[in-house]
Amino acid sequence: MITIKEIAKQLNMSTTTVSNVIHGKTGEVSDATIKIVEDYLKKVDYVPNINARNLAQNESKIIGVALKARADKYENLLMDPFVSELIGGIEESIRKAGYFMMLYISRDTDEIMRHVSTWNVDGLLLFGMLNDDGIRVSERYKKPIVCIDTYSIEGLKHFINVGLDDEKGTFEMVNYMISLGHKKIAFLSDNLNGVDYARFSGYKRALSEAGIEFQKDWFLKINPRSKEVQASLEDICKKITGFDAVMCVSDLYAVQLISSLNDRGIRVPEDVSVAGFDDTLLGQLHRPALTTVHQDVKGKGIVATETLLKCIRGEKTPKQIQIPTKLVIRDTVMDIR
Amino acid sequence: MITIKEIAKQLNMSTTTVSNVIHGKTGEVSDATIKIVEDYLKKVDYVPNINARNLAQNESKIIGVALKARADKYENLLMDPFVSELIGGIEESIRKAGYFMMLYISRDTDEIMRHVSTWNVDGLLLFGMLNDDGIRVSERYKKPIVCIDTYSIEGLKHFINVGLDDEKGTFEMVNYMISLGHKKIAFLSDNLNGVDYARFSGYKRALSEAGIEFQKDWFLKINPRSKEVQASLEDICKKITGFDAVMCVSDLYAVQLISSLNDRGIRVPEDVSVAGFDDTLLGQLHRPALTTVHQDVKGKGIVATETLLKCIRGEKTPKQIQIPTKLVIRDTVMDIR
DNA sequence: TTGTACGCGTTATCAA
DNA sequence: TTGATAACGCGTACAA
Repeated sequence: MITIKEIAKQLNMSTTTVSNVIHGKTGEVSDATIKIVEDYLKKVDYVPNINARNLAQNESKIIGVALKARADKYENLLMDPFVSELIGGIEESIRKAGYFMMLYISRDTDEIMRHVSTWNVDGLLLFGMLNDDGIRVSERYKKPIVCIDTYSIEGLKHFINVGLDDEKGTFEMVNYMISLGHKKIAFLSDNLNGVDYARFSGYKRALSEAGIEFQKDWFLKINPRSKEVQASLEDICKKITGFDAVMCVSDLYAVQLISSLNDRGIRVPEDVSVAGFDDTLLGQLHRPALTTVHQDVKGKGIVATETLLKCIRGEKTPKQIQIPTKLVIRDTVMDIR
Repeated sequence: MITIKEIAKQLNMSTTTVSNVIHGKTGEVSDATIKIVEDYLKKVDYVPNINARNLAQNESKIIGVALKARADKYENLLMDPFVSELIGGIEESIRKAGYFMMLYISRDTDEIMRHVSTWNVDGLLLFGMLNDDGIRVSERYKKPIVCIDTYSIEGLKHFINVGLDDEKGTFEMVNYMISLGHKKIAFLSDNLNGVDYARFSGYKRALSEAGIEFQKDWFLKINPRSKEVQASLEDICKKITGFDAVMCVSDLYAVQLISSLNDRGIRVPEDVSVAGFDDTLLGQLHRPALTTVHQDVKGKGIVATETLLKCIRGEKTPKQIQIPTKLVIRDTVMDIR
């Protein structure tokens, strides 16, 4: 790799001049030398060393994308269609803005922060944080952070968050189910924190406003670990009889559930109705097509990135951004009135 | 961010000593000072500046992951379940090896190479290259490269490639179809280069060995562009009558096809059989479950990364690595004998 | 056992 | 209009 210094030597001029030409600070340089330098740069195919540039300028043009993984979702995080669509949006907008993307997955907030400071990233996109994680982060780290889908009582004050009105999303869907005559409606999720809790709340509110009393065992817990998911689906399938419908916290779980039910001869939506959340490729291609709560996942990634870039540029941005949600009525919730 | 220099000043010692302690070159330092330094490092939460380190050592600990996109597959590359599973495997093994992953998507080989040299990455993982691309790359770039799923007549000499026996995979599947009585078998793909060509060849060989003559219009071309995919599926569905079965080049296309057929009242496998390739989550969750050619996609990413790391360490590796392929018989190919 | 000094490639300041 | 040189933070050869 050729360096500025070397070029300067070959051309019998100073590194300053070469550097100036490279950066188009052309007011300071004579036309003749500009041409000479530019031609030479092309000829030797000069590529700057970003490490040196970063060191000198104390910026990196890197956006760190950190996915905080829970133990039970670690192994296959990127396989989740929601996550990969999100990353797709993020990658695209980072690249288009002339930045670079460094992807990092970890269970450990401290590890993430060390990574971020060691590379001196210009900004951080954070996905998968829960409550207290956030607080620890904000204390140590001065560069802009934008969270995606983070609920955090304390964090609200510290962070910019790009999210959804998750509560409303499930509220509307469960309302819709109720309007079609469903009463005993289960909620399927792998936990009840953060986003899942918000969706759970919407589900419960819809029930209570319809005068249906939520029972403790209406919460169906799935275990996402690849080795245990089948067993936990088996359990759930056994419990399914007697439910009119299941509100799933994600399309992925909805489709997994429907497949398992099918395999046991339980038909969706004839025997039980199922709804998802996210409107992911998985549900779109499934037949019967999945009734679900739509969100623009890719767009969410793009908005998050663009908000972060604004912060980096020092522009003002709103603290809380909510992407709209929309019911997508397809074929897995049946009218049983 | 605190620097070694600063620490040395605070502690009244030289930067060398601090640096030595950091790197565990403890033979040279007295136990007393080791302790002092270590305690202080922890206290101030020292994080090295990787840019400076890279500059001094001329290495980066970065593995560049470059996805070469075709124009028509650009927008949603990461949404393809195959790609995201692959990236999942790559990310995991890069992280576990203590390296960092820089993801880069581009249509332009030169752009990829510029990116790679500007960041001085220690090695490059390349996916989606076709024929002539490869040659241009190898000339400019001296660091190790491992390709994934690349077929290239010239490239074979230059590169390490991790791939599949694609030809055999479709050959076996089409053979299986024929053994169940299928004769008029179509092949669905978006192009006929590289991997797709190899799979196409296997398909044709199975036909010819069974004495079935391939007709030109048995090749069904799908357009993956999100705006045009529906229209192209519509076309394909019209042509489907008369075919016994369709061999699809990927699970994604197989599932898309089946959904479209369903929507038009054509049942799979009763009216037409369909097989996929990859054994991706999409086909596993689909009902009827997809008959497909299995490959360990995540494992492929891991093998590719590990091979690259070997190269970086200067170890010998085989030039061509082939992951095994396996028929997965599920429910979308029917016995019509 | 510890310290000094230099090089890595770039940018920026200031002088010529 | 151009050039010398310091600075960025780290690692290391070599000196003490």
